[in-house]
Amino acid sequence: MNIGTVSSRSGVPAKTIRYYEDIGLISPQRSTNGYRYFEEKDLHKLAFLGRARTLGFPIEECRKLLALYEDDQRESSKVKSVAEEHLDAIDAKISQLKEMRSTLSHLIGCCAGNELPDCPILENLSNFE
Amino acid sequence: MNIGTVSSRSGVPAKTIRYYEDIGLISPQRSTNGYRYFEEKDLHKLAFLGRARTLGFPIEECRKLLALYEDDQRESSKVKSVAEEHLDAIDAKISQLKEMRSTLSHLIGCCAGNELPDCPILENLSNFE
DNA sequence: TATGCACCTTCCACCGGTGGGAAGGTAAAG
DNA sequence: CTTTACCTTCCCACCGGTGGAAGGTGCATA
Repeated sequence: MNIGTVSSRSGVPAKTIRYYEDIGLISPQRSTNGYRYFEEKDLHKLAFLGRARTLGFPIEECRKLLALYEDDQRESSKVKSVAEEHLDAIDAKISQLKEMRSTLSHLIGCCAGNELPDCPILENLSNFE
Repeated sequence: MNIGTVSSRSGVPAKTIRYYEDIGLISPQRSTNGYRYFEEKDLHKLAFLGRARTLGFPIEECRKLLALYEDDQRESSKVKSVAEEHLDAIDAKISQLKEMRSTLSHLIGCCAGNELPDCPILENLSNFE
């Protein structure tokens, strides 16, 4: 099948598929006219990648996961440790965002939000040292 | 003062300060030798920007906030609405991350993490349609 | 057969927000 | 006078794509 078909079937945009080929995540064959030709296996790999990206795995971790996926001899501990590292990264991001959220919502609660210039939000931001 | 001084006093890296000048967030003067020359006011603006970035405001919102900060006639409602929009964006990111976190930690819990190839994490990722 | 349209190709540029480093000018200290 | 610590501009790289231009291909329709 051509890139358009595999794109709509996998949910991965055609541009992204070409990019994944560029960085060596997939290597589809070529038809005589130069068009990329995808087999069922490529489709599954792309769907796998799409799903892994949805879970927030960065590209390089997707590459590792894909290699493990393709390897019948893998040890599930390898997969698990990749996933656990990513979970830690997610947790770090969440707590950073929560910290921002907490400060910001406090400031918002302090701000009258009227036609006057006084504003605790700006005061906080300009609070120097 | 020169860029090094204003950098260490504001906590904003010199590289970032030059970038902020490029995109028009600040416009320091120049000494006769071509060095950027920063006044106290620039220092405060940079500290303001650094603090706003810490709270996760994207550059364009920082620009708006800086304009409001500089405007004596501002209405605090304007500031508040910028902050509220950003809070919504933060909340959206948090809930997206929490969703990832939830799926991922469930899968991790299901994975034996041993020397065998069977892995619910990979199974889930390869689950096509 | 000609035309149009949808699809495909490559290439280049851009996003945010820096970071790294090269190549060169300048100021101050030893 | 030399060293070193700054400063300057410039360009490349990162992540994970996205947008668009310019041009080739395949198929249906008039």
